[in-house]
Amino acid sequence: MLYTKGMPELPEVETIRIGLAKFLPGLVIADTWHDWQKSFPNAPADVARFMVNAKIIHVRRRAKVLIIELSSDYSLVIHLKMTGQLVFRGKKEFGAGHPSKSLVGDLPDKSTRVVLDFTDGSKLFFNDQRKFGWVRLLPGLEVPEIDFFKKVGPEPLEDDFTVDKFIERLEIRKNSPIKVVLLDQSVLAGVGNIYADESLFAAKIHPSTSVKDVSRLKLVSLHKNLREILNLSIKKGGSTDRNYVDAKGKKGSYLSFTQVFRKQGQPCPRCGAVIDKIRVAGRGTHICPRCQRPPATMK
DNA sequence: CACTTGACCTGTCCGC
DNA sequence: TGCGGACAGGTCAAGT
Repeated sequence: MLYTKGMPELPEVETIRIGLAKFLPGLVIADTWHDWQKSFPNAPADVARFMVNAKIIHVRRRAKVLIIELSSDYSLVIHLKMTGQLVFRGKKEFGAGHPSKSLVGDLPDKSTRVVLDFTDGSKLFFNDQRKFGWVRLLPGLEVPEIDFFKKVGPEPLEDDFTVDKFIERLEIRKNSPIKVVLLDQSVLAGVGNIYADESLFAAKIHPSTSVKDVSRLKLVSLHKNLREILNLSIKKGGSTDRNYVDAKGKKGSYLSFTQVFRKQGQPCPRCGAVIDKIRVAGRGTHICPRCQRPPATMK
């Protein structure tokens, strides 16, 4: 395969949700299969009772998590983590030599962990090379009660996510480096490494700066840029760094729009300085050393 | 409580 | 060509 790894963040998960929402509602689950218990830990008896013969009602997203609501009042909750993919194939897309434009080849393949078979012959494949992701069947009423949802922060693209709300959330961890805070899902939902680096570059903030040391003007810029970047990426179908694909197995194009992410060694599009790759809180971090000046407390 | 490290996994890439 | 190790990076758990 030419593609390798991926990292679904809010725009990628939202792109998958949009795709699945076109295909899944109305389909009835006929059978399920999995090859890795941790990818789908539910007891077979519950699967038989609440999943088989259930109809898909709706596909939702919260943070980086997908929620597929079933007619049984149970939901499938899915976290793709780093390398998870959800690829839908209609019945006609299985024949040998089918001219699929999908980046993913014949399915199932060696990274397929879970398969849902629908009564019309279509299938949904959950692929996950690294086995970090998972699918869980839960009573719909219990979904908001899982630990992750109880503590996850607000959605940054909601209309009511104002500058003041953004700053209020960031100040929960005002002494921490701002990149660490952006990545903290309990502060706000859905931001991962790509969009943290891109939005901090756009707002000209060094990722190691403590929240309390970033001017209000720059936080206003960060709020605006983060939302614009997330929206643009959704419009472009997400970022395919390595193995992210949408519900039809196609790549997103946003990565060709990134300014600094994976651009180390190349000139900054704004000032021409050479983009650097550093580590912040143990994560690969891309900056323009001229546009994003380090805080005074650093050398 | 805040912060860091390790665990979960597989595959790629780089240097020797 | 093979082999060890770093790296990829979302989240939770455990340790400091």
